[in-house]
Amino acid sequence: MTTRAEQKQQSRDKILEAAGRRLRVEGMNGAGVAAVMADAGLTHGAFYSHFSNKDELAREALIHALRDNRERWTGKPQRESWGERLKRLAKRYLTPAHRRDLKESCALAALGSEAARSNDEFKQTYEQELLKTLSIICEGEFDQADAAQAEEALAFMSLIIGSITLSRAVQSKELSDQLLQAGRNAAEKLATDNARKEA
Amino acid sequence: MTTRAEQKQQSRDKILEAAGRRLRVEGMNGAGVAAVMADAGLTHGAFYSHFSNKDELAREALIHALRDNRERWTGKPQRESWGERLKRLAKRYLTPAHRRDLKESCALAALGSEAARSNDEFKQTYEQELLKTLSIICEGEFDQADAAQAEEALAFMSLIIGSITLSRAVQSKELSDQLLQAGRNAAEKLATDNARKEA
DNA sequence: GATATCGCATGATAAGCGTCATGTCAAACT
DNA sequence: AGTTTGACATGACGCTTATCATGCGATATC
Repeated sequence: MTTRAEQKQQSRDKILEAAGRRLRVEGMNGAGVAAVMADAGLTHGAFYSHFSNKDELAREALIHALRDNRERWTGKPQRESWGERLKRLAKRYLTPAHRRDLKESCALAALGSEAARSNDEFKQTYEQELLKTLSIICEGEFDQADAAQAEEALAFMSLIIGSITLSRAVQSKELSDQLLQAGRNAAEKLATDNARKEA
Repeated sequence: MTTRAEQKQQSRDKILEAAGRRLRVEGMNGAGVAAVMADAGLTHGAFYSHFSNKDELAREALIHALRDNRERWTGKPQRESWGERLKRLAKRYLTPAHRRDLKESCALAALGSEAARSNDEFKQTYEQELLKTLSIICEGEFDQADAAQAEEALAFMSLIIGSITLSRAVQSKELSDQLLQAGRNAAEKLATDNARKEA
């Protein structure tokens, strides 16, 4: 037997999942209340007993989407140098499958330029989620990473997010593939101290 | 005396400029017909004697916006190595002023993740404009650039577009500044053959 | 077992959108 | 000079949107 609170939580999860998909596939404007609720198997009227407005939904959906699949891009930490790590992460991230599967893609990339125009609350959430990812990349706290490593991690994120975004934005398969490969090959060049992460 | 054709061309230019600003500042959905026409000092009804629909406007506005300010980011070619060039370009592109001034910013960055979800016609235009920029970076035809240089130029574009996009998408000024700096410092690392572009 | 609670559906509202039909007036053509 | 053209304004259309008011029915509470 499911209690009422459990029912509500399940509904909320369904809404967040649907919103996450819509956000990534169709962008901030595609994640309309009616469409998301329909995807979740509910009607639009029920929305406001879960979220106070559409903006709040977008923030929560961003968090939810990244919690769900951040590990897919980071994988388990390996015994590897810093440069090897960046190379491994780029190879995982910059794939044709990731380029294609928007609905399960990295939300940071899928929403980049729209986040850049969003309100402060959304940017706050975006930043927070970006920092979580950086912490994992730096294997611990991003804040505590040394300055050089932190800067390289930021450049790495910029590179892979830019690469996958451009690879989706162009028309020809050839150029798109080249963009992915260029990102993969460039990643390890960003690491100056190749010996830091030996473990 | 201005002939009727000149009048129309002027109106068209005003519309394209207004659309370019709206596109970059508010995204594809912000460039609504009514808003753009009002910015151009016209009413919405006149729109359809200039463009057949909103999609066509978006494509034309993208071209117009980049023709207007591509040179601002590329500058005049210098006597410099390939690595020096990438460093110089990144320094020009990744500035607080560029981050702030969305309405005169690089449209390729401002529309990245939305272009990734656009229809084929828009992607075609986006690709074509990206290739024009790459040609300038490679000082001539991008197609004719050797494979290594072409790949590095693609990674470079991914890096700087990713950097400026992320720097706009985060909330804190500190992190935003770090993202710009990380991009600037990473750019020259992408050039493997530092001697190619000596002239 | 009666009552209160609340998640959800139905329906309405007001604002926004893209698009088109019609009218108008000045410029272009014959 | 008379006629045609076409850029633009006005206004309307059908559709979508976010948000809220109301009502129902099952669950929780006493």
